[in-house]
Amino acid sequence: MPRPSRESYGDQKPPYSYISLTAMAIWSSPERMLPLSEIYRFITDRFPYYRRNTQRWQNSLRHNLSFNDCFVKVPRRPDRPGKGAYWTLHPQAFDMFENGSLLRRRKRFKLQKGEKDNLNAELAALASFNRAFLARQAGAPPPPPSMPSGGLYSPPLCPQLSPEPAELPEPTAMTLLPQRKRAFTIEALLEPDSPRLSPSPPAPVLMPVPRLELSYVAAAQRYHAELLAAAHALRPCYLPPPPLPVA
DNA sequence: ACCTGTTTATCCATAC
DNA sequence: GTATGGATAAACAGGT
Repeated sequence: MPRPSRESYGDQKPPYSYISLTAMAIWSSPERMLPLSEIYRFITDRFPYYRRNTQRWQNSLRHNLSFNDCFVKVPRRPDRPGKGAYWTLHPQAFDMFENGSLLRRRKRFKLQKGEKDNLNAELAALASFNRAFLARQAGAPPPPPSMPSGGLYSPPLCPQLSPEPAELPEPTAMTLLPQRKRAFTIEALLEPDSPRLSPSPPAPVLMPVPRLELSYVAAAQRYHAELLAAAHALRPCYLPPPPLPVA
């Protein structure tokens, strides 16, 4: 069987699952997070096969995003309005493909109940924070954002009051470094012609990229730091509410 | 209206 | 053979 063309596999279906394709798209972005439309675009730009039957595969892709814990939906920043949220990869999901197959993972990445609850609480808090931010921008009184203690928005968060202007939140599910060795690398994924990626027989997708996890964390932290900076620019020390001056 | 996101169900392929 | 993962379809809700 002739080898597929280097970049796109032509009209052949690429040997990647939707999870792989989505991970590639996310990892190809500078911030390691993309809105759905950009994920679509990455895939159709790179793989002509997916320029047809878009309804079918896009439905599948959305299903995968929602269904798999490895994908995390991050609310949009209030200063970046648009349709849909951003999608990123859970930092603990890096070794999903460590058996080398991009079609079938060794094991589905599944968060434990508590982990999932924590993450959802933080993301809900982020969304709530964004709503409050927008409400304030619109001149309406902001609803009290529900911030879980120990979450992303626990004090000290005011950049002005912190010794470091860009002081970052406590480590959370979103910002913790993965503990184990990672084998799922975007550099490897983005090399479709690499021999180590040939799906049959499965070869390990091992290409050491030591700073990869740090890149992810840096992007996530930058995102949150920028969000807080934006909130701060609007009203200093938005969180927590400033104490009323004692008369 | 269209897009985004969630959920359920079913079928098939692959791993164990 | 069974369990699990992936692809697909479809219904539905909510947002822009």
